[in-house]
Amino acid sequence: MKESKTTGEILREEREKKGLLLRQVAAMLDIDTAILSKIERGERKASKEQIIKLAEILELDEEALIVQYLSEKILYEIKDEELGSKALKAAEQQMKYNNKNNS
Amino acid sequence: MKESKTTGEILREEREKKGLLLRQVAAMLDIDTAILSKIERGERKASKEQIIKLAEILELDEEALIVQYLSEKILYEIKDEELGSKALKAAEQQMKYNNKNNS
DNA sequence: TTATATTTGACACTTATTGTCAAGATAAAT
DNA sequence: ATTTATCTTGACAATAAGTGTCAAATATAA
Repeated sequence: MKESKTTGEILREEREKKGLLLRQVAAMLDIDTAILSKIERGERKASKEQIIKLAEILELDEEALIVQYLSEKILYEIKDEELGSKALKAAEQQMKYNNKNNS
Repeated sequence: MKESKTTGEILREEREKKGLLLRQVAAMLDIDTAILSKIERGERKASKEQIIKLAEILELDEEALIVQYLSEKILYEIKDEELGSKALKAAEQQMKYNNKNNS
């Protein structure tokens, strides 16, 4: 079974691997400890700026983390939708089409 | 060249085909004419409830319209993102994975 | 226990969303 | 060309969602 981690889980794991405290990382992000705690547990979403800073602080691949973050954002958007899967496919098709015909 | 219409364009076309006025359709949706005008021109987004009502009023295929609407919502979310395409693919993978392992 | 770290929830502030309203622009019809 | 109906625009209001602080409660470690 392939593993699948949330952004929050990744962030927490890496922070702990580096022996950093919530307090310390939160300070670097210039936010309260409480928010980072919530981000790591998936109770709140990080902003893109925070994700970029976190990639740097935790020495994670920035592109991969952003993709993970955006993917989660997209899935959140359609989480209660029966037609979510179809909508995703339609969005991909649409995106391909737009790229082909970008003025 | 394949055609590609926005939700708004579809709604306007069908409304005009039926010879309905903005005023009339807006009344059925219980909103001001101004909002429907903006929805049709893509200046504002409709709510899901409005989309469902519009499918009924304009006798459009509800599922198709919802898929179109959600797809647009997803694309809006990543419209300024370089990694949007990768994020979409990641979201699809993630969704497949979740479906396989839904408890 | 005492100290340190994390979590929780109440609250405040800011930004987005969703709507109304009235005035302005467009188009059609005399 | 003036009237009449439709549609568009922008200013504003109300509400909802997002983003943060703070302090008290809980958990973890010494």
